[in-house]
Amino acid sequence: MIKDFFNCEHVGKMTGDKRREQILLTAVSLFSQRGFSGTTTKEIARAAGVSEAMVFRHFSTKSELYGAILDNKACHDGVRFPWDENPVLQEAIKQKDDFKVFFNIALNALTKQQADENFMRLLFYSALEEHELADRFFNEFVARLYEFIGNYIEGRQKDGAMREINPRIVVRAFLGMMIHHSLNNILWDKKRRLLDISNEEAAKNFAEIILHGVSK
Amino acid sequence: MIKDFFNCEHVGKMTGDKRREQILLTAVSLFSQRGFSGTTTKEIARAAGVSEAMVFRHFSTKSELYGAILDNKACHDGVRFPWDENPVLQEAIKQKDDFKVFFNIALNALTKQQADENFMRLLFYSALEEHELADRFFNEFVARLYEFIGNYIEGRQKDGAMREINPRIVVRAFLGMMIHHSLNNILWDKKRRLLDISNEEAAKNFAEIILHGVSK
DNA sequence: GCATTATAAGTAAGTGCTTACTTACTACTC
DNA sequence: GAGTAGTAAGTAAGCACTTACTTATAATGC
Repeated sequence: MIKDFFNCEHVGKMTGDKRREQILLTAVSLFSQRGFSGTTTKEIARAAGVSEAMVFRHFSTKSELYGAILDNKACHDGVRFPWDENPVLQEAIKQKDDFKVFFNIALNALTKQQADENFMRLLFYSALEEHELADRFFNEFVARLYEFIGNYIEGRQKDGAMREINPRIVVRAFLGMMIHHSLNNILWDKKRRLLDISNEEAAKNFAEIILHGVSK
Repeated sequence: MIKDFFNCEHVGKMTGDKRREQILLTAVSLFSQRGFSGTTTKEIARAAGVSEAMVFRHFSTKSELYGAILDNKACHDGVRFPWDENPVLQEAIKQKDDFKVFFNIALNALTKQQADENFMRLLFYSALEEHELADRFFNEFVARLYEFIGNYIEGRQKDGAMREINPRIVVRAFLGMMIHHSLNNILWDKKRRLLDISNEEAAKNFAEIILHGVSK
């Protein structure tokens, strides 16, 4: 599984950087499944196919390994905002096509959350465990998201297109729908017993509800 | 005796049942803060003011202690639904006063979630750790909540008061707002930097958004 | 081209401490 | 004096982390 991912029959030696990243990705997977204190360094080493000493060669403590996850994430995938490299959204904003804006943000978020289930779980674990990782993600990502969507709503209120209501409450309601939906799918209702809909359908309905919800 | 003089429950002996419950409540607090594997039996014993051996006299394993929490919760507080012993809500339903219905449910949920932060955290931990506790709560509480609110919406759609939309999507959106709001307050934004509103204000706004959102 | 050597990749077998859980015993109360 | 509340002092296994050592590799000097 990990071997497949790296497309590398690694029986021999690896370069340091490659091995470091492999250990990191193995750790993401295990930490996201069992949390920080539920995962042992022995397990990580075993899953990565190396000795425990190798883990400590690359990361001086278990905590450092945990912390390195977000750095790697930020550096590798980049902390991508919905508006980054997204001409459709940028165009929709210019045209003030509210449905397109909210639909695009919702679909974007739901798709990402579904694709990166492990990272989602990690984020929740780190929030519960009160690890620095959670704070950083909140400040670097969530806070900016609130500002961005909040600003858009404020603009549309000035245009007279939306009713007077604290924009941040609207953002909270909107993000709440999406995050709760993903959380349900990841944590509680994996079999989709309560609600089984595609991301497109969810995004469309959530966007419609929030837009009707704030219309005059 | 010393006990009487100091009027102190921690010194001297307790009846078995009292001690058992005290250990259980101590455990709830610690498990909710650090998770199952992040909490040691030694810590629990210390916090409860007894020796570790006493913990194992009352609960044969650490796992059993964890499992006993929900049983105690269900038995003690009961699993209370928003509509239980809530004449205001029942009256609102009869009168088909949509705002009153949704506002009442929202305020009820937000207040409870705020009051029982520990239990909320425990629930999230158990979901991540895939403990039976999470499943039971989902099946016994969440599923019924979906059915109840979903049925009300379906009825109002038949009345022609709400537009055609899958009622469960509406429930998900509505619960999403509330749970995400509580989660934010408990986990990420304890200082209320992003949004600082009372439960009443949140409930009012969420109810309004969802009602406008599904209106014709 | 080939032996030499510096260095990074790798490990087996620890270290001391902590863990969940036990045993063998004492003290209090009815 | 019987039974329960309580503990001090364990035990074996597991934990994060280290040490002391062995390879593989690739650049260097001849």
